[in-house]
Amino acid sequence: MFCVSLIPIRSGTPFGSGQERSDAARNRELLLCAARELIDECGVDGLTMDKLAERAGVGKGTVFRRFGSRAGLMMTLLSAAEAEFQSRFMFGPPPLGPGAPPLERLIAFGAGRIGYVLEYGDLARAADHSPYNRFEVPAAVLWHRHIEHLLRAAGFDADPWLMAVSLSATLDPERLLHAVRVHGVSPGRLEESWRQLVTRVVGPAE
Amino acid sequence: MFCVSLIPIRSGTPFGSGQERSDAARNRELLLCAARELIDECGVDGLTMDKLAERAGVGKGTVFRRFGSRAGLMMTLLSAAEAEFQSRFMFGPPPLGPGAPPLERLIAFGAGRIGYVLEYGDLARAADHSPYNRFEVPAAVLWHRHIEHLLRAAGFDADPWLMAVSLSATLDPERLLHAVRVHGVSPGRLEESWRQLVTRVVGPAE
DNA sequence: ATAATATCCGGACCGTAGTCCGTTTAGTAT
DNA sequence: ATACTAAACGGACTACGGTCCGGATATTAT
Repeated sequence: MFCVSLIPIRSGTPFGSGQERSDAARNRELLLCAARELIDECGVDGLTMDKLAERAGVGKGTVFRRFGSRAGLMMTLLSAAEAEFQSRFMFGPPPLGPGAPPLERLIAFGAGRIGYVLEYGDLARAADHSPYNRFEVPAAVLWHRHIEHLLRAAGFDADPWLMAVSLSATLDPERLLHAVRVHGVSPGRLEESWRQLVTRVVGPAE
Repeated sequence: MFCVSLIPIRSGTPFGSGQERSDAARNRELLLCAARELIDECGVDGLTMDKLAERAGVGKGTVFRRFGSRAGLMMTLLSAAEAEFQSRFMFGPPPLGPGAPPLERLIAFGAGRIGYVLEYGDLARAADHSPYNRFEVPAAVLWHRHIEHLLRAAGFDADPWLMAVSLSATLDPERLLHAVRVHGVSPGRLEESWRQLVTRVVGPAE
């Protein structure tokens, strides 16, 4: 029924064409390593592409050739965590993975996502900052499809696609971080509110 | 019970301190006029602060002194429409204004906001692009409080504040515009999905 | 009219993301 | 080994948002 191309996360090569040249691979590692160092030292927002290039000892052009944009770099840095989260909600044990009732999977998905955002918050936000098409990034498309699928499975028949958009909006990193950091909302409170939301949405027919 | 300072929209003066000097007022008008021209010619995204300054015949510093930032300029350009929308949902006729049952007011609020976003979309998006605190802008705070208030009035007792955050996220200009422009979703479909959402959220206790 | 002062003005300047293109180099075929 | 080519490299360059501060100007008090 759903046949997704598994974990379509960018790994640093602009397009998946043939093998990467050895110097390119070496520079990619240098850059990722330097990026992690810089983030440790200056925070995500303190990482600039110039500093990164200098730290890695490569030209600026090389940085953009490898990652396309700052957002692309951030996505690459997130890819391991992202892949792990994806495999958990697609293939892992219930209630997040298959096997549990759809509503429980939805609730667990929100909780998982909230935890993910709280852990990798700034990175996720920076990765989202792709001026356009931030909703078309493979990971975002996959989450959306997952939510839509669970809505359907739970018997929600009224425009599950659009409702999945709304529910995704609730889990947007920028808003979650804002609630937590500026308003001191606890993770538990976020999870409970999400549970209320999806329970009521899925629950009764009109 | 709710005592909001009515329509706290910025009008172009950095802070509401005493009178504006006459040359400042003149330049503000020149700038707003030039901004509208440029938007007509190049679209919202084509308006740059340099072009604006040149077109208005003032220095760049003046632009930032008047509006603080690009986002601030966009907010000023929106302020008339914003004030009109605010007064409609706060004081206008039902179902948007007071008098109708809370759920109907919520539904009408979403519809109104969707219409607003579709009309002033790019402007609203550009106004939101304030790198941080985009949720603390007076207008956003007012919408949020309004939704929260309607939730409470409709008997929603489980964390109305946070639920209002989620519902606001659904009405985010960036997402709405994306749905409409990239995926061809019709306004009517947006309104119907919003209706479903708030009806179910407000509807039954758990 | 004159002086005093708070406000405003202009545009050079800065940091940053992203582009461009002439040069270098890794891989490959001979 | 040598020549060839596609890929990668580097860093100067552009565009843009935003800041700064010495100089100009409107306003008010005298």
